Amino acid sequence: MENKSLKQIIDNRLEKLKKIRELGIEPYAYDYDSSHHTSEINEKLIDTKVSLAGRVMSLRKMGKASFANIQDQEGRIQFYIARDDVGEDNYNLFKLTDIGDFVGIEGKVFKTKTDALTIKVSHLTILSKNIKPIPDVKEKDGEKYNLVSDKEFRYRKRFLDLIINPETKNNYIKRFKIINSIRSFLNDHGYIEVETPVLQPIYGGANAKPFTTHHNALDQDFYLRIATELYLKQLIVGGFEKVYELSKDFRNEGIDRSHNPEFTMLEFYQAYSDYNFMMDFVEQMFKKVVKDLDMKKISWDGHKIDFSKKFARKTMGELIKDHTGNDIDISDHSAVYKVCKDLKLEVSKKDSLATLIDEIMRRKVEPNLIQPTYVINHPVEISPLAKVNRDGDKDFTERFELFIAGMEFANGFSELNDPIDQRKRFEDQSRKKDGGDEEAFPIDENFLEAIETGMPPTAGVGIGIDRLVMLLIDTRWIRDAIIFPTLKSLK
RNA sequence: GCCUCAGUAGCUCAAUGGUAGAGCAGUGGCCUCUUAAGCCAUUGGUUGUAGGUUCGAGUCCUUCCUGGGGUACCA
Repeated sequence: MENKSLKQIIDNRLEKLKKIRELGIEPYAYDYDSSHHTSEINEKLIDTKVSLAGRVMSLRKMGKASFANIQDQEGRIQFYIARDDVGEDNYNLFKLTDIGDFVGIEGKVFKTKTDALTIKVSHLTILSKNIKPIPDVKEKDGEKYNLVSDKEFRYRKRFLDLIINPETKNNYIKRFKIINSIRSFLNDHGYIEVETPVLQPIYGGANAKPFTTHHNALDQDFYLRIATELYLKQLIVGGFEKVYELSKDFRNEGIDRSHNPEFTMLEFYQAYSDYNFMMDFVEQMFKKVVKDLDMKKISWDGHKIDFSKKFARKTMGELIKDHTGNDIDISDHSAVYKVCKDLKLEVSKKDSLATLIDEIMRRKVEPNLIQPTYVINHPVEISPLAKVNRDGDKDFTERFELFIAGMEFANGFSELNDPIDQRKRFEDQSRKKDGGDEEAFPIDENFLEAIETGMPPTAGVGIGIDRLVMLLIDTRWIRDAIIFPTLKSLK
């Protein structure tokens, strides 16, 4: 509830609202035809009559004439309004204008004595009266004063954040362009966009804890999807050869700088392809996005990222050697265990080989993968939906993860299409789940039946869209990439 | 989850354990080239919540709430 100070302001504005109506004017208009946006006003338009619509952001009233600033989607511009220009009635209406009101102005472009491009108003229209005041941010020489410093405020009241910090919009405009670029890339390569269920009777396709919900009429629990993989592959079984989905996925896990419970994932699958093809394809996609956004240089959190070279491809063994100096056979449990101990990692001799390798990768390798690098051939134990290597060690798979600036951006593999092997992998997951692994997924008979029906050789990839946006808007906070991040409700 | 810091007027910030204050916004007045407009006057507070210590708490202690920053798990 608002207290007295705020109530006073609101009461005041309600009073003004009443006065405007008494003047026979509707303070909440139905439309307004504007000829320009603020960004289009330039010196060439001096003496031209223009009309603009936007929000009043500052007021400098001087009796019978005033200056004010109006803000629209594109920016801000000053306008000048004088009683002698607009007439007594219209000026009286202006006097009832507050910071935060939407107005339409028409008038000629001119320059003030101080060379400021300004609209000399000949008529002002009230479009929407502000009732609840916006924080008044002052600005001088590009520096802002009284800026709302509270991040919580900015996330909870994103509409105010966008008003006060209009540059915030740029992040989401960029997000839109990134998604557009990806979509057109896939469409141009003959991909079909599909939509699979958010509500799933059984979850899978990733290792994560799901959200649970209930359908009343069916009297059945459903899970919010943690991935789209198992459905998309059923479409490949059904005869689609190239499919993708841009999906909101949900994972019931912690919230931090780089995790939001609902996030946007791109998954795509292409029949008759393997992971080698997909690595090239993803590389092309990333380079196209960067090009479409016209980003010559990319820096993230102080790191300069070079997108001009071919992305490196390295096995875990090679990377462990490069980053820890230990040249070992990563199929050898005791050798890997010794490296963990030498690196002072918290591991137990009982840990599986895959866990030990993962630990080294996570602690010592991945954070240092700054330039685009494909980590390839993951242990089969942590890759339950990937095919094993066609040559070499069958404990490792044809899988890749793309790392940039220490973050994972893509995860793909030659999809497992051997139904016998796939069933065995599901059974392993199921055992892990029974053993208390909350992130292991249950057996999905429907999916297995599809694989038994026959899935062509296929390669698939998942890309975390929010992460990609973070990279390209240069932020360490996923909340800057997600316009309405998940927050705890206030009690 | 754990550790840690923070929360005072609509906004930005003050206030040795001793009367809660300023600027902006708001309101009233003056003002036809201002731009963090200016000048004069003025309204506005259950100091996040609930307890405790004390003659006295915004300040010290405890609880809870919300958030920030770390850290663990996960994309």
